[in-house]
Amino acid sequence: MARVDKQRSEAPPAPNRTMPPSRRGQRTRAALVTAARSVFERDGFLDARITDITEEANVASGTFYTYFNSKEEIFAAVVESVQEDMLHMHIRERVGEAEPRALISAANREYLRAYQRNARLMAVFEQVAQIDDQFRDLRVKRSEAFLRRNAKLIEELQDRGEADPSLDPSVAAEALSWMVSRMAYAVFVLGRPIPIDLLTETLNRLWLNALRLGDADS
Amino acid sequence: MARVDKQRSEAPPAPNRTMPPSRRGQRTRAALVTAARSVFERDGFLDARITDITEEANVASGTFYTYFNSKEEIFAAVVESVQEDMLHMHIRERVGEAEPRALISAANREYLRAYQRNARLMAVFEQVAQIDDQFRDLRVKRSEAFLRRNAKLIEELQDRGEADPSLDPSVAAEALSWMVSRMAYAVFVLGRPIPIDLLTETLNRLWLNALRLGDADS
Amino acid sequence: MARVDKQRSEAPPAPNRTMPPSRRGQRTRAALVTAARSVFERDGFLDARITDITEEANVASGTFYTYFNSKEEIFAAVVESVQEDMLHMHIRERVGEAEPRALISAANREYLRAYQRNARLMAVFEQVAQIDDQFRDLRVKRSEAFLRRNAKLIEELQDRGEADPSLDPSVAAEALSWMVSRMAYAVFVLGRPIPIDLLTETLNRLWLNALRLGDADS
Amino acid sequence: MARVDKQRSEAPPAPNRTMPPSRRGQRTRAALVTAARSVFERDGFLDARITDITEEANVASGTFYTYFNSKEEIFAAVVESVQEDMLHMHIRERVGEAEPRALISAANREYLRAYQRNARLMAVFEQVAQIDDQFRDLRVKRSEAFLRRNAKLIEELQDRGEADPSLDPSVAAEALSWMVSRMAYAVFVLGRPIPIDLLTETLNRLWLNALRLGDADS
DNA sequence: CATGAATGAGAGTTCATTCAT
DNA sequence: GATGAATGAACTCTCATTCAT
Repeated sequence: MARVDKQRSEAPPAPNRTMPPSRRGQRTRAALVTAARSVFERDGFLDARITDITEEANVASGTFYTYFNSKEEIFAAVVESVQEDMLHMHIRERVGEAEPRALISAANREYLRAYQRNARLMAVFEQVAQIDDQFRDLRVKRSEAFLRRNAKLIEELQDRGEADPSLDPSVAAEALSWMVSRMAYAVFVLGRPIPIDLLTETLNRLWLNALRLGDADS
Repeated sequence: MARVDKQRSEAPPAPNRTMPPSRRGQRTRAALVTAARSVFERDGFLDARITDITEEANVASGTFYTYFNSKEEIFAAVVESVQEDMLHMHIRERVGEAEPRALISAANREYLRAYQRNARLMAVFEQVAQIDDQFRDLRVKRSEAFLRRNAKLIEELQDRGEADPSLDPSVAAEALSWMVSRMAYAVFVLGRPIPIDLLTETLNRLWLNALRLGDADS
Repeated sequence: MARVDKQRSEAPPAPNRTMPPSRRGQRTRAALVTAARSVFERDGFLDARITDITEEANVASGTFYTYFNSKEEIFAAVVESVQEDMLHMHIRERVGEAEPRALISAANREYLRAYQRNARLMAVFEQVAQIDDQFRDLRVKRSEAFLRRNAKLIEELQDRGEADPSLDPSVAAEALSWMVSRMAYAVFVLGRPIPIDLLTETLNRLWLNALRLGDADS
Repeated sequence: MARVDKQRSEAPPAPNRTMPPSRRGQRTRAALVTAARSVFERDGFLDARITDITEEANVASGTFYTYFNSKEEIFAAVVESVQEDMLHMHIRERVGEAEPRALISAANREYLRAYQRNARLMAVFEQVAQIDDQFRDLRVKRSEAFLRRNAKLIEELQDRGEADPSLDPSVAAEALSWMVSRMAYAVFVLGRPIPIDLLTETLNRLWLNALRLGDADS
């Protein structure tokens, strides 16, 4: 069950990432990642200098390269460390075979909350995704599973006659997901002054309406 | 009917910008803007070097500073030069008092087409908006008028009993707009393989459904 | 009697300086010199840009080179134009065979007044003398005649038994002259807060004492 | 008796200056200062390029910025390193309550010798004082203590009836000091051909005469 | 004579990365 | 493993000077 390193494999001369993590080493590495997160959140990705990170972590500048080969690499580590919190999908598992409408609402709510909690870092993540192709791809890949699941859900609902059958499930899932994530960005990063409850409710309703899921109840 | 100057005025500490009316100057400036666009589209904002631009424009490096003070400034000029094409809103005017559903569909279609035409530059614009606060603000400001108009449209439809009255017009307008623009980004920039017609139709339907506009006809 | 150009002759490709000064040309040149003076006084020699001068003179930047080959050259012209005012020596002529003590006092007084009148420019002149060997030499040369005269005066007084015979006339003349000019600099340029009358009187007395000229009266 | 730190403190926005106590760092910094001195003496302040200094010191260009932020800053360090040698004033202490005339003569002699030893650097210092306000002020400040002491000495002599009572002590002290330092400049920097002994003796005599100190003996 | 756009050499400065200690 | 001084490539920006109009 042990997850081991599954980092990009196109870095032959990488002496790090594959070390027997000694006690001390573990601590140093962790300090760097923590420091990096706060530096990235403070300065953004571009303005963050490696020496800022090592300073914040109270280690010598050279130490950085014992654990990472570049700013991108430590950023990846930071992202990874926040991953669990952003893996909003597991609600699905959690909620189980719940009623679809409740399920969608719960997923949106969870997502928005997680986004809010990690807003600063999400802002940086957006920035990096615009700068670095690796991360752009990473983001795409990461959302794919999520999107597929949503598309399947929509398809099922269509089959059951509960959702607008004229919609392409896949495109609709993607569009509605983007809608939610962009609004989260607008509110939590750009500071659009929208109360979170209003935000959540409106997005939920738009989702349900868009699929014509709510037609029955209204 | 003579249109006089209706831009500038937002550049306080700029000794240039005062477009020299000399024939030659106009040509050089235009050459720089054109060159800049192609360099930005090729390399992105960050990797574009000023000398790349001057080289592409076949002028000496110093010439750049006769017209612009920074990469940001010439980028602004590039954006400005594409503005008209992206000002999709005037369809509204064009379409006049058309039927709301047709109007929305037309607006989306126009927007997507314009985005496609200028996809490369839009990609860069997204990038810059993540990097430079000035441009981030610019984008926000630019969309505000557009959003307000959409919100008002939704409100009117609600008043006429044609749209879901439980939606906050302003939030809904913003969410749906983001949905469209992000999908445009996903398809035309990230290369998501979605046929443009399917894209357009799905987005239209989602819009209309989301507002419960189509309920009557369907 | 017309003084003509006696500028450095090591500038073969100099198209200027030797032109039949047309009416218009005279005006333009004069405007440049005037502008240059005010720019030099405002910004100092180093920070003065040639375009500052042409702007101030309301001529195109290229016009500068119709009349001058360099910043140094126009500075020389500026200095020249102030020359008369600084040629304090003629008092000697004016005063004629006056009593030596009165003569010295008058010379000092005149010098200090002239310095005060042109303080800003003198400051720049000091600056340039530190930067440009040509001007350093110019200043040395310019003071030589003056010093020689003073030395001769001292020698005569010694011969007449009115001045300390143990002094080297030449060195003494130079030292005392520097004393006066440096104090002028300290007061009028550096802003040392010494009332001008006190300054004048003290310097006079120091001069006379130093030569033991005043011994008789005291 | 332990002397603790009594310089620094006038460099607010300097991240360097915090002399790293590392052995190697000390050596490199010292090499830079030494190199800087010779470059400044050779080329003057303005023509000295930072790369000239690093080249002369056999370090990479970037190394400069590990220790200094600007040419001005390293120049300050150079000046500081020559300071002791130029602190001619302590003779006063050394000579103690000596006879005033001897004291003045000794001070002048010491000053002239020190000036001669460091003539090249003094020339540059003069240059910089004309260019940079910081150094101009520094020089003024540095001489103030010295002048005050001389003024007090003159005052005491006046009280004892040994010096011309009609002189303003402060102005006289300043004038005579300038006289000496300018002559040092004229001889050791400009190369005025005056034998150093003649120079010293003449200046001494002028000083004493000017105060009418020597009246008794002659 | 005047114009002013174009030129381009050249210097300062940053900071990721290395490596001897 | 940790240190931090040293490295040096890379890029921006200025401004005196030229020259076609």
